[in-house]
Amino acid sequence: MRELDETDLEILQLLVADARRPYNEIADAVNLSPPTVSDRIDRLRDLGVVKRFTVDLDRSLLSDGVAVLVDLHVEPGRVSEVRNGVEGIDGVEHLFVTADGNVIFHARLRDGAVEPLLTDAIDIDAVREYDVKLLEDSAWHPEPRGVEFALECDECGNSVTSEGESSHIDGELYQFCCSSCQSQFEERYEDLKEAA
Amino acid sequence: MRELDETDLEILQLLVADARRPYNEIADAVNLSPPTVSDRIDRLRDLGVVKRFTVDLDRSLLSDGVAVLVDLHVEPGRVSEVRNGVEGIDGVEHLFVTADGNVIFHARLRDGAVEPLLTDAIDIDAVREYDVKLLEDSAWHPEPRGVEFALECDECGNSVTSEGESSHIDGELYQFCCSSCQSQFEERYEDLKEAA
DNA sequence: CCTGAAAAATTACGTGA
DNA sequence: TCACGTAATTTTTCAGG
Repeated sequence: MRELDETDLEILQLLVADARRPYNEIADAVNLSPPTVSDRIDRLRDLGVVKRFTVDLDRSLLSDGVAVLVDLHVEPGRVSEVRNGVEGIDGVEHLFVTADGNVIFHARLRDGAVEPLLTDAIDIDAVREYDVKLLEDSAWHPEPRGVEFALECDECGNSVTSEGESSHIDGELYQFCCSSCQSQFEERYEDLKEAA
Repeated sequence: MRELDETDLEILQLLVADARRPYNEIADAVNLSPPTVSDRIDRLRDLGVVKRFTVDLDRSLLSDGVAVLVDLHVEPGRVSEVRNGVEGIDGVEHLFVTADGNVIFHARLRDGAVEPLLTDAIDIDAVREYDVKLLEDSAWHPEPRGVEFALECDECGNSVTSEGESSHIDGELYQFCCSSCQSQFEERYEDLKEAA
C-alpha cells in the first residue's frame, strides 16, 4: 500500500491554512477529483497524521487569566507521573517533556497561584523545584512551511517516499522506505519475538 | 453590540474539539437553529476570536527532525525584534515571550544545529545567551476548559454570563453577574455620591 | 433568531485504468 | 489499488418574517 506522497503533503498544507476549503478547491490545486481528495483526507485521519479538525482561537480575547510557563524539575523516575498529573490541570494548553526530565507547561490561570494547583494535581515531592515565568505573548504556527515532510523509515530512519512500504504488525503501523527495510525489520521483529 | 455570551463559548468548545461538526449538531447542543449558529461563527471570526479553521497534525509522523525547546535570553529592548525573527524560522511551532524578556520557542529541526538557524534569522548580538533542551514529548490541549468569560462583574469580579445584568449609571455601563451584585453596587454608589 | 427552500459540499457507489 | 463520474445525501446559505 502506498503511504504519503507529495499530493498528500500538499493537501495537508492547504488544510492547515484553511480547513474549510471545499474539496473541489483542493482537488483543483492538486489535480484530483473531489471524491479522491475526500478519500485521501480520510486516509490521513486513519493514519493519525491528521489528529483533528479544529479552530485556532485568540485566547487573549477569551480569558482574563494570566498566561504562565512553568518549568518543573522532576525527581528521576517520576516524570511520567508528573506529566500525567499536569495534563489534568485546568487551563494547561501545552506541555513539554524534556529529554533531561523536566516537565514544562504553558497554562492560562485565573490567578497567579501555581503552588496550590500543583499540590492538587501531583505529588509535590516528585518536584525538586519549579520556576514560573509570566508570559506576555504566545503564538502557534500551524504552517508546516519549509519543514521536511517525511515519514521516517522504522528500519533505517530515512524519509519515506511514495515508493515506501508499510506493515501492520501486532496492531501497530510501521513505515519503511523500501521493501528491503521492511523485510529486515520484520525479520528482526520475528527474532525478537522468538527470543521472548 | 452584544459581546460574547455563554452560548458562544459553548460553540467554541465544540469547534475546538471538532471543527467539522455540522451546524445542526452544534445547534442542537446549544438550542439554536443552524443558521443562527452559522451567524455566530461568522461573528466569532469577525471578532478575531476564531483566528482560523485548521488541522492539528501529528508532526512526529511527518517530520524526521528533532523537537527542541529553545530559550533565548534577549538583550533589553530587543525582544520584539527577536520574536519576529524567530517567527520566521522554519519548523517553529510555538513561541512564547516571557514578561522578563525571554523568547522561548518549540521547534522541530532537521538537525540539532540551532546556532546557524539563529544567526540566520536574527541578529545574534541581541541574544545574551541561549539554552536548548531536547524534547521527548509534547502535547497540545486545545480545549478551552477553564476559559473565563471576558466580562467581569463590577461588584464581585466573577465572570458575567448570559444571566447577568447591566446598568447605565451616570453615562457608564456596568456589568454584573447577578441582580444582587447589581443592587449592592448601586447602593454603594448612591452612598458614595451622597457622601461627596 | 426562526422556518423553509435553494445552493453547495460531501459521501457512496459503480466502473475503469 | 487508485481514481473518476454520477447520483444520493448532508450541510450550509439565503429569503422572508
